[in-house]
Amino acid sequence: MPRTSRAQTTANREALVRAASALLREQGPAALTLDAVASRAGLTHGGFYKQFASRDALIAEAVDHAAAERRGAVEALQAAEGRAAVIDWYLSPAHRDAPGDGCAVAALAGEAAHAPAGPLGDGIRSAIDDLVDARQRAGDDSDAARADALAEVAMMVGALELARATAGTPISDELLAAARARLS
Amino acid sequence: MPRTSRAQTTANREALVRAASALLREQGPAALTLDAVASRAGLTHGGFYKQFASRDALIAEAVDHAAAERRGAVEALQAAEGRAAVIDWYLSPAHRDAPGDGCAVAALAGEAAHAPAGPLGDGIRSAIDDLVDARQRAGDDSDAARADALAEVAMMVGALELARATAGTPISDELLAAARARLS
DNA sequence: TGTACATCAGTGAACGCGCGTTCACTGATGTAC
DNA sequence: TGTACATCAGTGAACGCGCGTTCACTGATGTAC
Repeated sequence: MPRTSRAQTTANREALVRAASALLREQGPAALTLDAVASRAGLTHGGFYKQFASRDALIAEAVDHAAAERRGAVEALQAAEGRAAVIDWYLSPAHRDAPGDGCAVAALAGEAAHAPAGPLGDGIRSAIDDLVDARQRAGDDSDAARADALAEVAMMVGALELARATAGTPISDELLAAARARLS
Repeated sequence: MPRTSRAQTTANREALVRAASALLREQGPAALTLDAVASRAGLTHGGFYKQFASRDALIAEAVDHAAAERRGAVEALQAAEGRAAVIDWYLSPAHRDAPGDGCAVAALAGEAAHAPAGPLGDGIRSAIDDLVDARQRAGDDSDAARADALAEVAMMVGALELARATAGTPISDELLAAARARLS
């Protein structure tokens, strides 16, 4: 049923980016086929190239979308409930179990490391910078404060990722709890 | 030039496992094609199914091989030079830049989390258990000692993985150094 | 405000390539005597 | 110890499927008047 209105066209494009962004974080880039993304967005795959230059272009945009959206949500949470609330959310079973709208770094750093020149690379590297900046206490840009932020981010990302790899076994909750105890 | 001697057959099988084990850690499972593995082992892909039931079977075996080999090397290092030397090695630029014979967990936890039922899952989960056990101080099995080990492993794995995702940019060395400072 | 026409987002089928898997064949190894 | 034969690991080609990409077509939207 072509042709779609301009508003619908824009909405469809956004739906594709959102679907790709969730699919990437939930199941990784290998699961991101054009069929899977399009049907998750309620479309067929045929019209894809009217909107994106390539699958890689969609992936790059989806990573940036994920990072920006998550960053906004974290800033809102921190403004409302403080720094400790961010840690509690980050290292919660709920975040572990809902990667689709969670931290893009924890979900995709592994794949990014294996294909640094691929479509994930730039987005994840810049999301890592943002994560570290966000954890660095405002107004203190000493070397010690930066080192604190770097170590904190490493533990947050590592604990969440290991908790996901072991989800369903007892060590998964233990990892989250141990990291939470160190960082709260 | 068939047929090969029994000794050669065994050597070829081991060469396939070693090639797969390095390739997996260096470039991830997506890069592990049968052609790539076979040619890295000096063979062609055609004879593959005389040795392994499937590509997945090779991958599962390669993960276990990687974990066992690395575990042995770490135990030797710890026995010879102590616990701090293990941290120094784990968080070194050398380890970051040589994933092929490095820690299987840091290299593969991301992909394992995205396909828990896939061929990486069991091997990585058991390697995570081993890592935590290895970091827990001998003779102290208190809850606090276990929590220390869990948090330590989370930071080690997270810092190494993020350092790999950002390799070539300044933050990569910073991440390793910050984590080393916290754990040494 | 209507009417006629051009545009173009989306459809569904088709194309091509890569890769896991299979297969007929080879010839040195291993075994039986 | 030597000889004849059977075995089977490895080769290279072929098969099939999945998936990224392309394409002819459609028909409601948007535009020109």
